[in-house]
Amino acid sequence: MDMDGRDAAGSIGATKTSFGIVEHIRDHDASGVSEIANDLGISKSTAHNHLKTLAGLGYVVRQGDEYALGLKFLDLGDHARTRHALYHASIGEMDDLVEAVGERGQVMVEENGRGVYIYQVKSEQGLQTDSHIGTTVDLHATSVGKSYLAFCDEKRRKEILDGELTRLTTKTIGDRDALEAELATIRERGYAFNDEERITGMRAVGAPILSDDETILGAISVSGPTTRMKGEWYHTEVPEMVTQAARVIGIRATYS
Amino acid sequence: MDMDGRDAAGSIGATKTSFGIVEHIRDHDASGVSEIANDLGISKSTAHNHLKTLAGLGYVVRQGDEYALGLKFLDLGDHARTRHALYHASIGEMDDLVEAVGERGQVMVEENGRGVYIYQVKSEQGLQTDSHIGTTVDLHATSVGKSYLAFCDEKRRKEILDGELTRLTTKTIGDRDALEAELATIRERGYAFNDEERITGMRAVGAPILSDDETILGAISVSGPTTRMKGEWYHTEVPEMVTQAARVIGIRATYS
DNA sequence: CGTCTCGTTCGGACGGGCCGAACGAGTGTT
DNA sequence: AACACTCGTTCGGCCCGTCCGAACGAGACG
Repeated sequence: MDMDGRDAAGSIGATKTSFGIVEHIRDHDASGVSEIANDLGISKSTAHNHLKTLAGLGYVVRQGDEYALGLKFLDLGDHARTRHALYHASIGEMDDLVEAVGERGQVMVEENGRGVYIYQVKSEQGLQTDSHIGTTVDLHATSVGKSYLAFCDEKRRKEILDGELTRLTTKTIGDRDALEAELATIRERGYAFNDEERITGMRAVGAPILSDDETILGAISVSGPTTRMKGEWYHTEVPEMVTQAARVIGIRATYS
Repeated sequence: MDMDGRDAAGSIGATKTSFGIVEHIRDHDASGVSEIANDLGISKSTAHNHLKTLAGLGYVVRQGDEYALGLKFLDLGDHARTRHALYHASIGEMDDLVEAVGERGQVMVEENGRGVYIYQVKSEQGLQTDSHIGTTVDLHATSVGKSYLAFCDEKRRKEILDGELTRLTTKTIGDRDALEAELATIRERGYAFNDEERITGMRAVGAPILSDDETILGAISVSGPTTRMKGEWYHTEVPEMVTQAARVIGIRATYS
């Protein structure tokens, strides 16, 4: 519980400002100089200089009097996820899984104690999605996250869970002991459920991706509304398909 | 010392350094402090401070004694391309096109005088690809780029073409007048060919995406080896499919 | 024509980022 | 076991780069 001691010595303020500007633009789709200066509490001239620099580097682009994110980030993002063997390994297999189940599917890896979706496959039923590539989610409130936690080494799990278990819905597991019990169950049977623990009305089935039965690479899941995800289908058939896909992906990730 | 001359006034050096480091990591998959300091001509301590800052922000992650790109860039990249209506409009349609043609397909937009692939669909024949999401290409040496140049407004075309027309293969159109003539042809018939002008052995067929017959949003293409892309198929049938898809995408991009 | 607000430029001041040297930890060699 | 080399990290100090506020020019609106 260190209180934000990240203002450590030797920290580059200008870099923080630049990325603050970038994130502001991301959250607003496009921003102008004054707006950024106000929101970030910096002077207009400073904001201007940063934007000019970022534009020169190609990371932001001007559109009239506003700035938007440049596509150079697309390249960086692609490299970031290409590092993960899990990404390549899951592409074809996830598409098949989603087709078989008929619900949305996603691939997650962990970074800084949170889950990040690195691949997502939409299903036929074009459900408006709140999550997209690059979205980060709480590990304890998702089937992918719980799958990950159940199978990562204990040390890492402690580190991650020592944070707060935010309650996102009434069904979110906010109690540490209850979560550990749930993880034990998941570890035993090999897959995880998510019953409206992150979004009311949504269920999911997830499974971990293990490389050579030692290290965990991430997790996959399929998710859909409670109206369709129910009964034997939800409790037995889907888990079977998900774990099967996870096994294949794990093998493909190991040998590539 | 370093008289780049490119040092515009009011430019933030620390930001340039930070992104220089990020790009170094991108190009090497992962880098250490000393390696970065050497390659960028900065001191170890400076490199260290930048990396510490970037890690604190979540844009790079430590793996042992090296740093790799963080998945936060994935989120930024996704936002950058989500801005383009062309992205959403082309997703389903491009998949259908690729399936029909049986060759790789890509969607391009222009940024800073270069073409950037914002979407790519692989074909059955898993041809190892040099290009990926976020790749930038010369506009004059690709079917997408030529389609774009042929249909963008004249002012913008002049600006872009006043640069050098780099010859990438023996067939690249390196002469300005020859290129203008080619663009006139493309403008007339509505689609573009690329006959080994960027990569020897590769051909492509591209077409522009116009929103409401006024502004150009980008271009699409399908590409494959000369062994398969030939004859009537290449010269007539594929262009028909590509232009048809382009028309549909243009309409979908306009009304969304 | 006045009065907003926008982005841009300028000069000055202060603090922050830069470097080089020294430290500590890890690795492989003799 | 001790060496020599590497790595990443820390520390101190100098100087430049970065920040701010004020002023300027360009549009938009009434």
